[in-house]
Order: sequence, then structure tokens, then C-alpha cells
Amino acid sequence: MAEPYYITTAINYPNGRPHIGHAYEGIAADVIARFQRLRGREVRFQTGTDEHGLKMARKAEEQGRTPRELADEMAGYFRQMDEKLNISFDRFIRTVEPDHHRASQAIWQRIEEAGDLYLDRYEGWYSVRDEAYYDESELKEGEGGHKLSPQDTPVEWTVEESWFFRLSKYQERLLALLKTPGFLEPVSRRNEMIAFVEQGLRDLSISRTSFDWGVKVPNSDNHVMYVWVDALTNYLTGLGYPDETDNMAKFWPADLHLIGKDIVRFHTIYWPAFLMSAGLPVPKKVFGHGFLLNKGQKESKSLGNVTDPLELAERFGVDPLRYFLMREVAFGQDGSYSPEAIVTRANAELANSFGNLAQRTLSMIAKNMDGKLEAFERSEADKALLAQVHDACFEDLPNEFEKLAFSAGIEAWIKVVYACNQYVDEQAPWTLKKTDPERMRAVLQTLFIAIRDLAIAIQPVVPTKAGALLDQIGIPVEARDYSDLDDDDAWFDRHVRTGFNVGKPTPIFPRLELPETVEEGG
RNA sequence: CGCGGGAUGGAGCAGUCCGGUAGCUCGUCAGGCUCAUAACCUGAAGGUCGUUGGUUCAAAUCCAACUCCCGCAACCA
Repeated sequence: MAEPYYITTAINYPNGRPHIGHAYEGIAADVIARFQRLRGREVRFQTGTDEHGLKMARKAEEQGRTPRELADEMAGYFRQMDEKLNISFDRFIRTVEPDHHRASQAIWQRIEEAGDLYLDRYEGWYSVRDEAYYDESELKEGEGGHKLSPQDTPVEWTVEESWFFRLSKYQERLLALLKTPGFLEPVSRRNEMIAFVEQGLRDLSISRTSFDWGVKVPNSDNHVMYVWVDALTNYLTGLGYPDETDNMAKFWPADLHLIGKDIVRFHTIYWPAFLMSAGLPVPKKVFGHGFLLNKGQKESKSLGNVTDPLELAERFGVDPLRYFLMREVAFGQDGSYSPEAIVTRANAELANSFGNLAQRTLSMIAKNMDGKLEAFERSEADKALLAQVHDACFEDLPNEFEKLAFSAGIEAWIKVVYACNQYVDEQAPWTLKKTDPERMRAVLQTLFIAIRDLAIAIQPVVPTKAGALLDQIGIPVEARDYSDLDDDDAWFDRHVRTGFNVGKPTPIFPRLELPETVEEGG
């Protein structure tokens, strides 16, 4: 029975179009999902959009339309991006969907039944932008005597009736959870959250009466839920909560919530507390990845350096873009990207090293062996190379990916690609062709085996291209799992027996051109 | 005393948690090969790992202090 694996991205707030950060998170989650599938696990992968809240309501108002109209349009862009980037989600959830309202209300009621809610009046300085209240002592004096939040956002004195969640009650349990190795990664984020909890937790205001674009609080119709209560619940909605579905039994608690570093607090403090209160298990792991910087600068509309991820995918190809993002940046840390960097990385590793390895090998087989494979004797050098390839593909890359160290995993993989090219050079099959054709065939077939392993291993990162290569070398779709890497080349014997023919290859990873540099005007 | 991240050969980074010959890619220079996507392979030059002090037989890695850079208003992972 396949072991289940449930992974989620944060659901995206669609008050603008998707940007590179959304693409990054989606791609990373997709790589994990595909990786776990190749490991033989039964994967459920959920992503989507978080459409409630004041900011959406205001944005819609500005545009003279209903929040729902805005949400429909924007959610469409996000979904379109996911499809374009080959994000293999099982469910794209929208928080406006009826089952989500039902789930949110259900968890609310559980929390209420646990005695963790109370109605109170909330008076305080509220920042619309932050969607948060601040204590008088936290405020700063802005220009003209206006009060500002610690983030320098304007605050207004607001009085409203609000439901409160007894967050303080869970302080000790949360602390224990945060200290559980592996629950929150990377570790730098963990220390931050522990410090936050140790400061002491205050009860959380979790409903609003000032607007109505959200999930209605049960039996309290003038209240809508604080966006985070409803947003976080999406992870349960998709499994059928509150019904006791097969999916709930199989996939909850989630194996991994993949999120940006800015929302770690919501996922590792509020969310577990809500779950504890509702009597549900907490997620096994939360990972807060870093941000992508555009040549070292954060992207922003005001700087005018916002990149449309679809445009990047269009320009460089989906798989090269995916490869770049996973390879270039140490996952968990901030990273930087630029067209130059994408082109350099993709050309050096995908085109020149891996793509060209496949191309030179397959075309020699096609030309010098009529594309036919045969049983062959392996020399020490052949065995050594294949052992190295096997280790990288079957051990190193999977081990690193399991730790979410994508860059390190791909590095192990590309190292062995280099080793293959080195082997080609040392063996010089073009010379063997004249001096020792049998040996030449052994060399080329050794490479053929290596290429198959390499292509299987890299599938999560470049699924389309790896798939195309595997097609070229005749590996059936059902024989491309990681477990197939360990079949003692039974597949190769099959290939020989069935008389598989290697056709004239076409390059899988063409070199990319650097687009005309557009000089910014002075 | 706001919070956090960073400082490693020309550029971009890994290594720092669990001290022990400083590693990768790009670039540069020299050479090899010609099967292949003007691709591939080999070798070389180039770093007192931000500063100062401490712990240690030994510090990029641990401790203390300091300097500089970048995020933390909006759009926004």
C-alpha cells in the first residue's frame, strides 16, 4: 500500500496578478509532489487562492465591481499560471467555494465547543493594511502627528465587537511543538517563532464586523471570520472536512505546508493552535522558503521591476525556468535571478552538459550501431561510471530532495553528468570505431544506460523534457519511477530482446539565447 | 537598544547547526579532442572566508564586540 503524502502551498491572495514568488512556491511544491510520486507515494497536492478579506473588498470597490467578480478574474490568472508551469495539483481550492465555507464554519464550531471562543469588545489601533491591531506602545509617530504601526502603516482607532480565540491557553503546547525537530524549517525561522511564543501569547481577535466579504461566523451573522482562520482551514477543506472522508483519514495531518517566510507565524502558531482546539492533529512539517530577488532587489511595482512569471516561462521555456529556480537558489534562503543567470545556468548544465551528452551518445548509437542495442561485456571503467551514476540518481539526489535541499540534489546529479562527459572523452568512441568496434558499442551502451538513469532522476524538476528524452530512448511511462533505477538493468535486457531502435535524436535542451538587453532609460 | 537576513578568489554562491588540508558555477589564461547543441575534456592563475578580540592543539565554522549591505508602508511569496 502506497504511503500517502499530502503537500500544500500557501493559498495566494489574488488582489493582484501572480508574480515570480507565486511561481517559485508553486514550482517547488510541484517538484516535491512529483518527487514523492516517483518514490511511490500516493500524493495529494493542493494549492489555490485565498479570496476573502478587507483588502479584496476594497480593491473591488475601487474598481467598481463586486469582490466576487474580482476574485473570479484573479483566481483565473493564478490557475492559468499553475497550468502553464506544469504544476500538478490535485485540487485548486478557492476560499469562496461552498465546501470551504462549510469547513471553516465547522472548525469554528469545534473551537467554540472546546470553550476557546469568547465575545468581547475590541478597541484599539487597527491597521487596515496589516489587518492587525496594535498596542498603543507599539505605535510610532508619523508625519503630522499621525500614528503609525511598527510597519509604518496608518492606524485608525477602531471599536468593534469581536470573537476572541484563547491562544494563550496553548502557549506551552505550541512551544513544545516548535521545539520538535523537523516541525519548522529552516531552523533560523524556528528560533524566531520560539522567541515569539516565549514572549507570551495574547488571545487573538478572530472575527470582524466592519465588512462582510468573508465566511460568516456561525450563529453570529454580523461577523465574518478573520481571514487567517478561514484561509488556513483550506488545507482541511480539500480533504472533505468536516466529513470523515477517506481523504481525511489518509492525508491528514499534512506532511508539508510549503509557505513563504513571511507567513511562518500563522502556520506554526495560530494554525496548530486552532487545530489543537478543534481536536485535530497538527501538520508534520512547515517549511518557510526564502524570497526571490530580481538582481538582488525585491520586486515591486514602484520600482518597475516586476516580472511576469509566464513571460519568463514563455521566453526561456517552462523546464529551464523550473530547473533554474530549483538549482540556483539554496532552498530556504533568499535568492536572486536575472535573464542572464537563467540563460547561463540552463545553457551550461541542461544544454551543454546533459542535453549534449544525450545528443552525442544517441547520435553515435544511431549512426554507428544502426540504432540497435545488444548485450555487452562491461569493463572496469564502465562499471565504475554506472556505479557513480546509480549512486547519484538513486541515493544522493533523492536524499537531498527528501531534505528539500534541491540545489544540493541537483548538484550531485550534474556532477555525474560531468563524469559521463569525461568518460566519453577518455573512452573516445570515435577512435574505437576504427580500432575496436565491439568496445565502442560497450562504451555507447554504457552511456545509454547512464542517460536513462539521469533522465529518470531529474523528472521532478524538468518533467516535460525528461519525459521527452525517456520517450526517445524507449522507456515506457510505467517504468520511470525511482524504484526502476534499482532493477539491475533488467530493462536494458528487455530493450535488447525487443529490438528497440534508437532513432536519429533531436536535441532535448536547445541552447537559450539571451534576449536583447533593454537599457533602462536615464 | 525594534525584527530578520547577509558579508567566502573578478562575478554569483555552497560550506557555518555537528571546529580539523577552502569548494562549486560563470568568467580569464594555456592545452587536448572532433562524436556532439561553436558543444566536450584537462590544467593554471586568482581568496589572510567583513573587522577586532577570545576559547581551542586546531576557527569560515564556537563566543564577544564592532563595521557595512539588504529586507520588514503600498503591489508582495
